[in-house]
Amino acid sequence: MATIYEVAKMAGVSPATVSRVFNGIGVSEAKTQAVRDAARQLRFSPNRTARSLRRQESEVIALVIPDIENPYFTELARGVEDVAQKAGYSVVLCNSDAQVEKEARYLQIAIAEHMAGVILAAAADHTNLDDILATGRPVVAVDRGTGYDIDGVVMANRSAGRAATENLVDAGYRRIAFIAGPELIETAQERAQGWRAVMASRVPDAPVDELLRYSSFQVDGGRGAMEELLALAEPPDAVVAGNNLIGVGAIQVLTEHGLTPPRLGVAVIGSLPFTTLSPSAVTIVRLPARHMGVTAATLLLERIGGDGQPSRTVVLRNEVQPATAVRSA
Amino acid sequence: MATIYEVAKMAGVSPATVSRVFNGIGVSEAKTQAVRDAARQLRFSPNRTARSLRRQESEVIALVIPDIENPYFTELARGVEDVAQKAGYSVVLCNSDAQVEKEARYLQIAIAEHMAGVILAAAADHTNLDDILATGRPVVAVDRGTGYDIDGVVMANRSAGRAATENLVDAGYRRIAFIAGPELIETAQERAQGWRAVMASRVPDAPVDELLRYSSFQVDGGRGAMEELLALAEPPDAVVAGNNLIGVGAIQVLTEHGLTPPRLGVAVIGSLPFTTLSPSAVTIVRLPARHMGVTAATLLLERIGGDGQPSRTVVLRNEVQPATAVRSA
DNA sequence: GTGAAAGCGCTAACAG
DNA sequence: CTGTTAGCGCTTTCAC
Repeated sequence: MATIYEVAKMAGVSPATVSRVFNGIGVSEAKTQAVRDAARQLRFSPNRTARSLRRQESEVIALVIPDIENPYFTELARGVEDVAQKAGYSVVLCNSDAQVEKEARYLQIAIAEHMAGVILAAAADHTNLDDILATGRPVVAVDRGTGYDIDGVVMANRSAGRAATENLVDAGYRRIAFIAGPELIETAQERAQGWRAVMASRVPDAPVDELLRYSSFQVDGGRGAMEELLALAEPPDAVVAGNNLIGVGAIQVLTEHGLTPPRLGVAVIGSLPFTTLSPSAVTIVRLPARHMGVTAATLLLERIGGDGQPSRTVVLRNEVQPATAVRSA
Repeated sequence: MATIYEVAKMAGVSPATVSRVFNGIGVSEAKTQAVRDAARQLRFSPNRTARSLRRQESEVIALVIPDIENPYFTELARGVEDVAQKAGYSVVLCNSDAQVEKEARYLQIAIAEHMAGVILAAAADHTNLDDILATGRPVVAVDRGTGYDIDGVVMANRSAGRAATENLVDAGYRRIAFIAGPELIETAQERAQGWRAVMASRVPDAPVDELLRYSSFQVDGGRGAMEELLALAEPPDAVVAGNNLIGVGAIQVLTEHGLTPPRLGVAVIGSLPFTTLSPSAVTIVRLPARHMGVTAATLLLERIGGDGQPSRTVVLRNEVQPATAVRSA
């Protein structure tokens, strides 16, 4: 690749002028044109590595998520990428696989590569951000908090849990189970709290402890928990899935048992983008994942731009899409 | 962050020695230890930007895919990441959105960032790789060819199309439609060819031109094409979906029309990871996407390591998982 | 085995 | 507005 020096020589200017042209700093019309022409001829494109070294900052942001195969997070990634790309930033997608160690490694890389900032959906509740924060690089938390005083974008989880449950109660279900994600993940807890609150007020005699299951935020987690619930002496007549993949797993098991919704009521927190089920059979509490990504990226870019105001947390409201099919039982 | 100079001073050696320790080049036991101790105390981690500038190569590989929201590609990404990560490389996931211009921009970034190599699932058949190849950086094609003489990993597409179709013929279906992806995408064509071959030999009187539909590799594409097919004077009695998302869309439409498989036979090329449908109702021709990612990353790392042998193309066989449910009609 | 020194390509003072 | 110059932090000859 051509360097700034070759362009300078060809255009009859100094390297600094070439740099200025490419950074939008005042240069006379004539020289600007000469530089652009030379650059085009030499197919010059600035060496970002050199620029990053000099500036101590690269035009790359890291997006660290716990599960790249979960459509919720890829939708989030889309939102982040769209915004970043428009601002001239690339996104490094890092899959922490819900492991704190993998996550820590990516955070180290973000430091070593002088990345401009990080958007993080934390793998667990004890992620250590001391190092990255010490570098002054901005970090924005998404989906889950981090315990640090940084910007964040989260879903209205309690409210989502409430909405899903209320919907089921309104439809006439009573023994409503809840399959939560991992016990130590904040979002799982909050959604379960929403469910618990509605149960306490609307179905006070329901055995909530028996009806609450913790699992993983994976299809298999949903499957396992659903099997357990069905094996109960008195199985539930409805279930709230704590996230999209749990919903898929639970519905799979129900289908296998001949209990397709709405025979057994199902509400899912999160979208089922690739479901082949009739959408009217299941209540969906849509979580605006893409919007979360857009918001997080916007906040991050503001911080990268030097915004120093106190940290903000944006809570995104969700949208309920009720099941319209009625129980045939 | 601490630099190599500070570590050197603390350890009482030269910066060069510190560098050598971190690059596994012969340094005496004693000094190695001193350097490691100092590095630990200073929480030193090598500045990758500086290293990349000096070496003219970074430990980053780009993975360019047309749709980050398609589970097929995220599965692929997982495979790539697992291998890359183990070899100390980070992966930048680039979503070209099936647009050649976006793809070109990412390829330019790969050059400007001195990335070590690129794994590319081309957005279209006229991707231009001249620039990136001119830099000497290795590029491995996945899923689709590129028209360049480079390493590649592809699925056995024709065979997948054949297998899917044969399975449906064996199950007694006759008017078997095929919903392909975009007409100018190689994989779409090849899979359709497999279908066409089986139809020609087993159902020679079927009106194949009427039964073949091109669409997009998206849920909506599958929906639209399926609607069209059902609106035919003589609708098909079965359908092969050219990829996973088309399959989802087609099945959604069928469900809405009360034609849940196997009432109308369905075979899908690709997996339905988040389906809530009983797996026995649909024939799945599994495409080993993760394996494709692993293979591609392995090939790429070999090239990065300096392997100069003639270019290779690996064809991955697929695996058929037949529907076991029988038509009730 | 080890150190000194040059330089990767760019940007940011600093002069002019 | 423009050129000169000094590094950013690392690797890599080249001597010793």
